[in-house]
Amino acid sequence: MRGISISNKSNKPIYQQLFEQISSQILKGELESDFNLPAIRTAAKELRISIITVKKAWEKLERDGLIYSVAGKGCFISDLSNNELGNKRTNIIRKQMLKDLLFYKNLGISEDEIIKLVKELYSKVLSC
Amino acid sequence: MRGISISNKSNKPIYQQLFEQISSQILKGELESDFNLPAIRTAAKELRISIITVKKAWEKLERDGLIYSVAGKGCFISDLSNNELGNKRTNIIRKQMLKDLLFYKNLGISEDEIIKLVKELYSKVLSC
Amino acid sequence: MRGISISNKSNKPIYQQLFEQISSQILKGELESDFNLPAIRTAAKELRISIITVKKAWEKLERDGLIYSVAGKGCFISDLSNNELGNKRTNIIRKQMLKDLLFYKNLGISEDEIIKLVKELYSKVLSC
Amino acid sequence: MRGISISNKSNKPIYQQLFEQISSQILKGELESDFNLPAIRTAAKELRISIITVKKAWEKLERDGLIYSVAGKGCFISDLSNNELGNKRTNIIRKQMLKDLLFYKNLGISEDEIIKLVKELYSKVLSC
DNA sequence: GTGGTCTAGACCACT
DNA sequence: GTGGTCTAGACCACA
Repeated sequence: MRGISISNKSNKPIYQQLFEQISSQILKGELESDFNLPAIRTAAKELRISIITVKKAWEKLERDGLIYSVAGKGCFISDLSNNELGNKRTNIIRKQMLKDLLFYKNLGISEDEIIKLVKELYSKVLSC
Repeated sequence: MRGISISNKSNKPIYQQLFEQISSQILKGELESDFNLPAIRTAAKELRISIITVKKAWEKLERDGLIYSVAGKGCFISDLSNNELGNKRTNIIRKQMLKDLLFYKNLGISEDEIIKLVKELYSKVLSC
Repeated sequence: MRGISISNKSNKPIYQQLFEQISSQILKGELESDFNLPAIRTAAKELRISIITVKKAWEKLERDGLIYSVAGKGCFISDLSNNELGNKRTNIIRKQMLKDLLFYKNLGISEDEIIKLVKELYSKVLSC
Repeated sequence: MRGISISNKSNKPIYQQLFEQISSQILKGELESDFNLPAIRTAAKELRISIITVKKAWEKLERDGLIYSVAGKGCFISDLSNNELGNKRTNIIRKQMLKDLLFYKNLGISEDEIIKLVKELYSKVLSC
């Protein structure tokens, strides 16, 4: 479970944090296709969270077509072509961006103001 | 209650929707300072939600210093100087922007890509 | 109504603010005995508050023996000897001090710490 | 719920009493960080007050950063460094002290008089 | 009339 | 089990 960190103090539910971080890794191409995801029990133990919580995250990943599960064998990263990967990624991003822009627009912020802020703050954000 | 719309279907709690919309109106300077907010009971009736739910939103507004309430008289818009207003607004925006940029950065999106998307999508968003 | 200022934004009820300020003036000997308090209607008009609110403050002052009212003539400052004045003042102060010290003691603050703070902060307080 | 006592007769609202007593315990370092606060329902039952009233106190504690709550798991004491704890404590105390000193100054009491009273009365106060 | 507080009881998502 | 949200209905102090 490289690069996964769970925080109890976050407002986001744990299964959501797990889902977001793994799907982000997949979409960035950091996980090879047909590679094994850790077994639910293993992941739960390692991250010190409930099995049910891990299962919920895995289910969400499967529902989004990012992984597939084989009974008795485990879960695997889906074999997406670069095209499909790109599409999924783009969809997620655009959907989120529309939500974000709505928030800013409702506060009366102009396009220019937003771009200025992006330029100012982007480098200050520590991705994790 | 001009321009307030509540949706039961939203993921956001009702009190949060109410809080966001009113605080946005205040931060945009659409509501005069020291002017009356509708009485809790009136607002509740008008929006067809519980008194308690309205009160929760009002409490959040008061906690943020955007309104003040006087028992027996009502609730009023705080008289913030333009400076204070601007500061509050800026703080809220920057805080949100940092959160948003973290999300994009975690998906491996570059600064340029974000700006491109902002330019493409900003005009398509309908503020409300 | 010299030196009286009422704030809507205070947590204290208005009648309480009025009571405290007038009783403080009396206890400090700033108002001569047997002198007229302003008529309720006058005070209410001047301070732009409700007659009922003024009446409540006057009643509290009378209950504490600081003023007396004569039907048809008005309200007057009680004729307290210096002794009585001193006693009333001392009682009020000691009662308040015990309450305050309880608060500090419950936070684990020592006598020395309190005295240090009093020395540091006393001059910074603007009495009004 | 060690050392918590609620009085219906007090002028202070119940949730406020609860808030003050628990925050005092936290600020005094009597509760270990990341340790469980009792569940809302448990505390309510034990203290024989409404769940809502307990929740209100817990919310106030969370707003002040003294505890954090995790849905489905419970509420926990924030792990403040000694520095942060000290700062929070100092801020609360100074704020209260300024309020108290204003009261005394308005009655015309000198710094020396206050200190004399503190010395006389401090030991007579029973902290609880 | 107003807001402030307290109550009981319900449903939900999360663990 | 937990906390988060929403509900209806009550009493109080204040203006």
